[in-house]
Amino acid sequence: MSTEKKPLNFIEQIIEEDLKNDYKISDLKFRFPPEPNGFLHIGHASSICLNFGLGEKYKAPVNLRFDDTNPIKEETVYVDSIKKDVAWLGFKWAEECYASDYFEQLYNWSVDLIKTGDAYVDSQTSEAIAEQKGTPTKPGTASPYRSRSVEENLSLFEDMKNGDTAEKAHVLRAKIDMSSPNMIMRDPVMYRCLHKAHHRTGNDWKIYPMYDWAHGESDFIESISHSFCTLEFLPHRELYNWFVERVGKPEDLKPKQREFARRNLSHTVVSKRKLAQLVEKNIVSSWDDPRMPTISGLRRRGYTPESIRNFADSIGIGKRENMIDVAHLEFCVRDDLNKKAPRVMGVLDPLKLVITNYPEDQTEWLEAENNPEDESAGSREMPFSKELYIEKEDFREEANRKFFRLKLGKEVRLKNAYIIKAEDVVKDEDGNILEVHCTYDPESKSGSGTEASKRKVKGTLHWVSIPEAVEAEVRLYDRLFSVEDPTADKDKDFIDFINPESLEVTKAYVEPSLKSAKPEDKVQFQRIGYFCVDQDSTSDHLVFNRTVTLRDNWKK
RNA sequence: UGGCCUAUGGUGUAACUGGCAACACAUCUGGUUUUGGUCCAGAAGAGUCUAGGUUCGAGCCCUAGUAGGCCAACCA
Repeated sequence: MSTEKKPLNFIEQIIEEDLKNDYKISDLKFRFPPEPNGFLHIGHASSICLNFGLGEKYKAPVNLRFDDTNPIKEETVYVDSIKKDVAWLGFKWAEECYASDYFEQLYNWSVDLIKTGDAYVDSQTSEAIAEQKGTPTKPGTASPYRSRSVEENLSLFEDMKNGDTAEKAHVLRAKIDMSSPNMIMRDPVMYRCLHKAHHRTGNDWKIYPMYDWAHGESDFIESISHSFCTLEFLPHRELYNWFVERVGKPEDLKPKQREFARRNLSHTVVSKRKLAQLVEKNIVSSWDDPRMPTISGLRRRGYTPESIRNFADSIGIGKRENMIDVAHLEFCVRDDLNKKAPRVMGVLDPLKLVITNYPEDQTEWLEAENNPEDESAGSREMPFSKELYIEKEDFREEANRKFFRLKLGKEVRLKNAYIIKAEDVVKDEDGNILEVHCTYDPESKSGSGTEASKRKVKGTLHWVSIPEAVEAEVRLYDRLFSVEDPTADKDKDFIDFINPESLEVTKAYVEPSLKSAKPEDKVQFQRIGYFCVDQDSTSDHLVFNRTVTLRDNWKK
């Protein structure tokens, strides 16, 4: 495709190596296997982009597989949100699969394993089993039930399956090696008895397979060639291979598990448990609160799928501990929105500006470019009148020459309009500035081509005409945590590092063209930042979420 | 008294598998600009965890350390 040879990450190198050896390109098949017990977050986005990205690169199918082996924690609502998020990111899965679809097959294979002496029913408490497991430095000891006869195992397993035994009474274990240096290999549990209804299989099953038993076999059933997971599963690889070798025919292509490092993002947390706490403790409003690093939160915040995919691609994939600066994520949205978001004007902290030499009841409709980065975005008209709002921080009675804004006796350009000169201020008895009075140069109208319009002035301000201004609610979001890694301090709870200013709600005045803005519309309030219309927004009550500020080089 | 993984500018990844370290973000300078945005030009910043070894030559290979991470759920 592209002539430039982009360096391959280590995962791609593994695939290229396999392709050179015993794999055909048509053998390639991947999967994204979320457990439907929570919402997807930015960390998952990396995994999604890795797997589906590989699918696009090699034109290989990628399955969306729900790893639904634990009915206690899993629910259909999560299935739905996961599907929505993956689709929103712009990926198409080949098949929608469920580990639960394979329960029957898994059961039959387990019976085979019992028959070959590779599995047995243990009837001890989980405490006793844990006790016998040993420690990383001490080998485990065998269960007294380890040498049960095949017949007894078969019969007990049958009882378990039928729900004739109590939960916790028995488990099925693989018979491997109680003294393995890899603790995962010390006779891992394959099945537990759980008399719970499953979101898809209902009450059909009284036993449910454990992750290790279900995952690799699901990969095998779907002919997945490469099964990518995070680093903490590395010790599971040995078991993954052990199971997969015992299933199917020797000549079958067996899936390969390979591991990569999960991504950590600065100034936030990326763990389902911690994110759940933020919701439960009402620190954020919901899972899709725009401050949450969930896909749904980022979407509501105004992030685009392209920006997230570009982020995932640009941070690459590795095997070491990492902490990615959220500034990089912010760069990615700005980069995308700069090309896409229409420019509009809105004043967040208004200061009344009166143009003393402008006709009393006149309203002019001035042309304004929608996006200087995109010719095809066209233009719109916005009203100009005698009384305007400008940003309070854009005016000072006096300031040094580094202040490129309005000060008494000096000129400034009103974006898309005229050059004005501040003449006077009106204050209340406490000295607060209530109004700024200025004069305008009628010859300086933007785009008029006159000599006056071409004059260079120190600064350009955004503004909005008071009579036509539309009131809107603006939610100014900032980083959720005030430190890079809120989990770093072992003596403190991560909640202690919440940024108290992560949300500021304020009232703004925006230009009238925004009246028809719809949820998820994205705009750039010029000189301020990128904003996204919130789902709470209505035509009577506009609500904008700040996605990210503009990059600001002005140092005070 | 274990096994496994990892170690490259502030951050994240590269380095044609042995030929004196590159890209992006962040930072700092200039220039352009009717957004202190964008864009353009440029700068600074690592000698690749340490110590040995192999080699004409090591970030890449070997050995030993050191540091960090993972592994003892009827979770995934």
